[in-house]
Amino acid sequence: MKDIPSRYNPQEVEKKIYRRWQDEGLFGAEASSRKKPFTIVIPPPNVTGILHMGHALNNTLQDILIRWKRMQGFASLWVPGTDHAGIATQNVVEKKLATSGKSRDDLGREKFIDEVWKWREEYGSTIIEQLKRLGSSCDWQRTRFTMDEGLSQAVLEAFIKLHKKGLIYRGNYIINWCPRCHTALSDEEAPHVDTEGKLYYIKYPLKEGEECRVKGEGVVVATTRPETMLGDVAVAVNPKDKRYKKLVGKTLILPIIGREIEIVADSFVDREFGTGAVKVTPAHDPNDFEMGKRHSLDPVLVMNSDATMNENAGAYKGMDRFEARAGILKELEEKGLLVKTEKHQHAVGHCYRCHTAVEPYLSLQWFVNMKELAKPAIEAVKKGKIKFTPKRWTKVYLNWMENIRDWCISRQIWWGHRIPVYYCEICKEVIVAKVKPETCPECGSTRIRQDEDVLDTWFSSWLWPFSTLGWPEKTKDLEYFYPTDVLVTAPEILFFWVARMIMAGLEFTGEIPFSDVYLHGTVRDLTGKKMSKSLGNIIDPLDIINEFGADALRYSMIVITATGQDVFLSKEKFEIGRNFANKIWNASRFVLMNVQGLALNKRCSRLSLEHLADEWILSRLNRAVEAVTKSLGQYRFNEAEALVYDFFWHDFCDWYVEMVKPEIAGGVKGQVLLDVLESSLKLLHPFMPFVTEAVWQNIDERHSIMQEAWPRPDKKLVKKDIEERVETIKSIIVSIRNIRADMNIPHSKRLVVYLVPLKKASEAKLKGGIDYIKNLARLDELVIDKDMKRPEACATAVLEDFNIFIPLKGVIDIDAERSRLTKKMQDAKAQLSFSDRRLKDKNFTARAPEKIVAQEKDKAEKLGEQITRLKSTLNTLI
RNA sequence: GGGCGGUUGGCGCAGUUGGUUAGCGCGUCACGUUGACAUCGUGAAGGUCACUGGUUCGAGUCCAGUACCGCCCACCA
Repeated sequence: MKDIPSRYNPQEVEKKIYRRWQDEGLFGAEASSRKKPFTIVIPPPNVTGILHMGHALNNTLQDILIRWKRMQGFASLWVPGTDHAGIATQNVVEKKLATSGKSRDDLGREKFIDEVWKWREEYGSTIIEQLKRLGSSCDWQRTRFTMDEGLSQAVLEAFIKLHKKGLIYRGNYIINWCPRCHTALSDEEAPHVDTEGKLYYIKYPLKEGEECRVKGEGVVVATTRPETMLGDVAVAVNPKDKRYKKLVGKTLILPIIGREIEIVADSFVDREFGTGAVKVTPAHDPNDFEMGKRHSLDPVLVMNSDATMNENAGAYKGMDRFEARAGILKELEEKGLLVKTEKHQHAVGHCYRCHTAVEPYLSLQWFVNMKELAKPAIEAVKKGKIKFTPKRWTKVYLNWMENIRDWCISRQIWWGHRIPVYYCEICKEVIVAKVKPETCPECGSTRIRQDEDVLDTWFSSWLWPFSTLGWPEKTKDLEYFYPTDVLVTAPEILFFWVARMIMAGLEFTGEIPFSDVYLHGTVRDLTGKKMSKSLGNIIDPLDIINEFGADALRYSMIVITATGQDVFLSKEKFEIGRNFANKIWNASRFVLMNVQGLALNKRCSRLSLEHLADEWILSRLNRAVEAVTKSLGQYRFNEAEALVYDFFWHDFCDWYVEMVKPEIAGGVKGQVLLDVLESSLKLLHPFMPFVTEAVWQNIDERHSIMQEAWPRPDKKLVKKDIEERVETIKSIIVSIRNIRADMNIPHSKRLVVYLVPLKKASEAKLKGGIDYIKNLARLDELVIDKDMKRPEACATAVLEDFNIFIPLKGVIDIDAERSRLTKKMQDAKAQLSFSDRRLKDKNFTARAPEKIVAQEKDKAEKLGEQITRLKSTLNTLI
């Protein structure tokens, strides 16, 4: 034991310990188990991902729950895996190809997909390895990937089922189009960003011969995207708008293009905004699309899929959308049709992958009708079958679900689950099937081609809780581990993922996918910005693990994260965890050096408790066990950590170990010391798995601490009276230490302390504690005397139960001390009067910076307080 | 436009159903190296709990409103 180093060195032990856990198969859980199941599925990180602090927080929380439940005797299963992240991964591989001057079109679809798989083989397990560094106790045997065979089957099954039910349809609608990624996006994938734009007022002249009363000879419309005017098919005004009443039905000439367009009345138009007249562009705006339908106007598409202008754009054909915008504005200005330009703040959708401004764009896409699916998912939450923590997210969820819109699920990319729809090129029959049919069931033709599009990545993720357990097969795993227990994730993907999983679970398995959703906060830097690569404010978890250790990362991260609150991180915060790990290490080292040969795992309650300290620490321990367990059950992780920390550091190390040290020095082996250490290690293990295991190996090298049972509180050992007695003793010790510090009493001097009991019951409170007082306050003699009168030159303290007298004659040189204090007081007074003079000096107060003046005031105030204190101390010396 | 979160000692934050003296970590100051730990120990200083009003015997905690900071959602061109 003596060769245990005095510093905990995480780098030395972590990998070794992790390997041992894995080798012994301690992370696995079996469906045949007689235990109760406890299941969590990991929010699958993107296969392109590298571990960031958000992952660190998310996975630490899950690991805490999984390890805790495992120790509690559950078949605790944590299913890991990664997400194929369609667009993100395709972008990464395309970028890589670009470095060798190639595009995906150069390779063609099949070869490109091969490249992506190669990329995945090479880099796809990066994040998995990083999760292991964190200590995550996932059942790695079950690692899944959203594109693997089983999950692909689940995707097909889900698509076909929904299609059969009529909940999947294909149609021409306005969707969010990312011109850079070249694909449609769902509404959730195109978050609005406030953008400083411009509002252009453009005059559309009336057709010759048409009568006009508005500003000469035309109608002025306002738009933020002038280039789309080329696709205008009408101008709309509010039917109640008197200004335009007579113009409804008249014809305008669309500038540049020269198309004749009608003025229509539509109550959608807001009379207050702009000029009250709106250009109608059904192919490039969702509202206009609806209006176009209402007025039977055919859309005119003016852009290609890469946001260049198409053949309908006349002279602007081939230009990029922004280039065309500039050109069109110039032309309008030249023709005197650009009436004015205003600054305009508006929200513009941006691609969540590449941040390009999306283009509302008319195209043929696949959709899921969500209204039906939402109903039971709303019910499940309303009825409390699924609970959100913190509760406030319930409302956010319900609000979104109650206003849910159809989900655009087709993507015009190559990496992903290809849509299982086939078209007969002869008779145009549409066939939905798991595998490509040989012949067309209608006409028998063999000319059959598959839909080119792939499904939204989230179409596979929404099946994750059950597809990873084998669905659509009826597996044992599915039966045993599903529904899962808790989903731990960030609120950012509440709509993307959580809500959709609930819908999918209820639709496809008839059950809720999980009963609890714990939503943790977002990791931000100290200025409140979200940590992200582009902002360059990243703290890399692996750097922290390398420098401070995984336990330090885990502990610090959790203890500073209040339930559901955002986390503001800086590197220094990890010192908390590092210091604590070291404290655990050293306290254990001390215990182990002194308890050799004692029995392990003895039940504390069976021991004869002869010592006050033993009874006390067991009372505190059992209180802590109960509180920590309760907090974990409520997902109050930071509270649970703070509780173990306080117990271990303050109760156990600061007081208990110090109380029993003299006995140990006298050769007494501390069974309770060892027992409490063991229980503490178990309580700490879910939070700090590595250091607790490292210590445990010194206690019992044959078994992992992971196999130990989570402590149960023994209420019989919680003793309020004992705790109160020790509180009294502690307060006496603290008072004496206070005086010692105040009076500068050297430890070398013989110190006698008199305790004068103030109440009848006071003396009894000292029972069994006198030695603790003598040792911890480092006294030579303790006299208890209820008739004691205050001696001369004596320091005093008054407590609830006792007066404390400490005669100072012979202990300190009273005269010297008095003159030291007097001198100190004089110094303080001198400084104060200097300060006062300065503050009264108008030259100073008027000219010095405010900050300096404030500092001076502060200083003066503090000096005043110091003088008061010195005075009272001097009084005790009389 | 709608919804949500935050405001507590110099800094970063806890504070569960309203209940004695409002806690913790860092930082500051003083002392300390007695064989677990200086990644430590002992002690000290430091707070009108954003503001206004209300409910209550009692409010950091509940209610109403105000201010500032932040987030999410939203098809006014």
